[in-house]
Amino acid sequence: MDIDIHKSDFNKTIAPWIGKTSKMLNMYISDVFHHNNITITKQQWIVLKILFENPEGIIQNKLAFITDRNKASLTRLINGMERNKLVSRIRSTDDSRKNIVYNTQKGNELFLKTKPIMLKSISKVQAGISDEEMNSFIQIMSKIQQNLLNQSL
Amino acid sequence: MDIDIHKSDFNKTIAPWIGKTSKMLNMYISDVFHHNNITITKQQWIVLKILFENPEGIIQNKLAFITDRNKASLTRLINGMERNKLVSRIRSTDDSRKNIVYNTQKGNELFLKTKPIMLKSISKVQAGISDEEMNSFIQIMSKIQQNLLNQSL
DNA sequence: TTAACATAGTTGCATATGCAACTATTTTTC
DNA sequence: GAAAAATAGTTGCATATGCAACTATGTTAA
Repeated sequence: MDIDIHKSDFNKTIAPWIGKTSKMLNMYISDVFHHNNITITKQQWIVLKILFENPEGIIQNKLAFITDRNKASLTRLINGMERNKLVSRIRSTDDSRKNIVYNTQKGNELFLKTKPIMLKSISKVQAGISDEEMNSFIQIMSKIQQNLLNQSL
Repeated sequence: MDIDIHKSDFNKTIAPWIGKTSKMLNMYISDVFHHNNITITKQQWIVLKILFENPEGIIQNKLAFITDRNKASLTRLINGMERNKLVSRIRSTDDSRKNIVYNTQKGNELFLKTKPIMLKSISKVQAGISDEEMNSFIQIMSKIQQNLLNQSL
């Protein structure tokens, strides 16, 4: 690997760091799941987590918002999870346009099983990062997110 | 949106920040391209950039490594770009297993057209972030990446 | 030199995702 | 109250991506 990937005007930018780290993180989580014989994806895990914390269920639209994806993508994510009996959809009696999504018992059990694994993995990822650094990091990320929101052309 | 998404043990973690910011960044870039009538994706843009900086061409395998994707994914990315005449593949005469990928003239022209747009966009995203913060940010990201590499189970 | 191994690339199969168009239902407006 | 507008969800079509199996080619070792 002798290619110089740094000869450009894009040197002092942080954007590439974010994308790459995000990708590495995703693959790491995927690895962790695989090595623990857990056959869900990170995306599905996040849904399990949110539904676990909201046993009264969440309307699909809200779930899409919370999980930062559009409703089409959420529909398909939930399709897969429903197929695997991790969640169930129930049409709202108040407003029959709405679907309320719940974890099944299997979903909650799986979440509880994975929770300590995830906590441990996350702490490994954050090893050696001080509280101060953590706060600084979050502050910068917030700024970036704010800039991005302000840009929404 | 009155759902408390923070009632969990995963409060003080930075991982979610990375994923969300990365996603927002991707969508922003996609928006920018769209509003400038540029019909490539961010992934394709990165390939254009790297190939622009390496006019002698790059072997697919290396390109996959540099762009942080596996060779299968790279194959398809290049397929699409070749279809759109942005890059071309040439089988290596030294080792006929290898494909060397180049930007076409169209590819280089498109890169040059998009470059100032990207520089401007990136600077907007980084607005209000001091050099000090920038360095701190990169340092933390490096730590995380190092942790992730060390974890490769 | 030939068999075993290694490397480069492609393809099948899976998930995830966005946009735009669509259906169904509810709310608003006139 | 009926037409128009808004909202919730699904689907078609597109891209991107990983893993594992596969083909083709090149290298190594017996």
